[in-house]
Amino acid sequence: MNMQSSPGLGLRSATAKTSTYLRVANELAEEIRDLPAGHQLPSENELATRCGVSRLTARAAMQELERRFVVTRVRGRGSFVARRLEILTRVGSSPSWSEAVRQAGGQPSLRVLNVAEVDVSDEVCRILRLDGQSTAFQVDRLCYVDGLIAEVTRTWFPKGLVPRLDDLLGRGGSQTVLLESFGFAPRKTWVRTDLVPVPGEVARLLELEGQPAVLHTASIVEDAETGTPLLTGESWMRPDVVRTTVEVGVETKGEGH
Amino acid sequence: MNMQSSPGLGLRSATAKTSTYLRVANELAEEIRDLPAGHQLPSENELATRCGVSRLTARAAMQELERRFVVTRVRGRGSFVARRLEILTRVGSSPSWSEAVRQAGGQPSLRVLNVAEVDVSDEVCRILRLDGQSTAFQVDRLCYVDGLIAEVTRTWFPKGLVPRLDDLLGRGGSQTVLLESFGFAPRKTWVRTDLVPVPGEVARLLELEGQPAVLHTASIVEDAETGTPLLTGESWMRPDVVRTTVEVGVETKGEGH
DNA sequence: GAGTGGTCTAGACCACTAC
DNA sequence: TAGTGGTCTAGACCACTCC
Repeated sequence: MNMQSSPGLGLRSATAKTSTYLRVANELAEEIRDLPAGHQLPSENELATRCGVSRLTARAAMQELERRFVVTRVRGRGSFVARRLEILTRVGSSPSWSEAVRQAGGQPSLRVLNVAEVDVSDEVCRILRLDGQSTAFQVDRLCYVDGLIAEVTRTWFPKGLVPRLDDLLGRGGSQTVLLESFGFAPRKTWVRTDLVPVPGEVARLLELEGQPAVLHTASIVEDAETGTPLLTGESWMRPDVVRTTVEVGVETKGEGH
Repeated sequence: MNMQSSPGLGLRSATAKTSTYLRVANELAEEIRDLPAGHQLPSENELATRCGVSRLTARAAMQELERRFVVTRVRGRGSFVARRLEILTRVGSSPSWSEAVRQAGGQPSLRVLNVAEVDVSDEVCRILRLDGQSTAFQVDRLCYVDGLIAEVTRTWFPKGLVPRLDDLLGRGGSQTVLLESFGFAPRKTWVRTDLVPVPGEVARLLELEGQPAVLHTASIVEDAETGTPLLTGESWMRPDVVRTTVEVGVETKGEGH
């Protein structure tokens, strides 16, 4: 045990309650409080030497700060001050992820993993009002914020919405903008959010070790004018990259009656 | 390195990709898949011996399962199959936490930490329509599921709602039931949810080490008939104890137009 | 090749629970 | 008192990034 966490005899019950790694974590958190996002932090070895603890303890402190979304770590590169983009989700708002990221001050980018016509579940059939048909266009995408993987989405579109839809979807770009260019006014009409351990295949896409908890969201988007269902789908979001706030109810907070 | 993670030469690139602790975690997860909640699991030492790994590796595996909400661990007692109660939050629904827990099959209990008349922020004044007054009753509570700490809440009530309100609130029991007994029909009209690192003081109440991410919720409750604001407040919930699903929009999922 | 974080080992002491 | 999980050490090898 190092000196800093070993107070004089007789004081133990009063002071030495918190563990070393939490003390180191709190010290470091205080130190980096005003540093800009992306600023490089001391390495595990540096921190260990500086605080007179083992590397594992320094590491535990860094991991604690990672859990607090204060620090981001990259193997081979180092540890950095984290940035967590704040995104607000509301029913009735535009479903554009790109726009939400841009509004929050981030640089969005998208990568289409896959476009295919697939058989869909009865539930998706009902939501998209596919009466008769049993297939739809399925699009899997990776969403980035400032080059960091933020979200994986799987979306289903009705086939007859516009001509050559699958081709257009495969080109990437905002799905919302695409729909708007055909005269639709896409709006979220239903949202469901959940904190769940990320499924294995999604974990790989999000480049997560193990299966930590991520924010899972299912949603339905319809045309504001006609109520035509435009798409439905679900997504898994890295909570360390994006802070998603879900807001429900009148905007005026209790004054709308 | 133990035998199980050291495949024959030449096979390394094909197989030995995942780390030992994840392999142990996945094995154990498979093993306990059908065990009932509360069932005791092998200790770290047992698991280490059985899998031929060090205790730290066995421990890392257990912690991974804890992150997946599959395992609960108690110092001095052991590791157990976790139970994560599913609770649905919707605008317009009854705000009773006790009722939600009971519906999900859990045993709710409450502990009032504190009742006091306090100065409140301008925002709370506006929400509760306190025009003129600047104080309200503040109630801090701990909410339990089957004896496990699940949630910390801080709630503000307007003073004039019913006579001797502070006294009644201090006795514990469901706040919703109390309001209903006075003829009110409390309904959530506004909810905002967020995943944030738990503040230090709340962490102590929730008996969490460090400051891991918890579900933070702010809400407003009004009378269904008159729109009278009945309470507002915020809460912090342990995601390992409760799986909170927030649902927004028409129940029929796109058929309500 | 030097430095980073990720994993793993063997061994130790501690606080806590249960008997 | 025995067993549990929580913390800590010293040392090691690895995969990865950057130069």
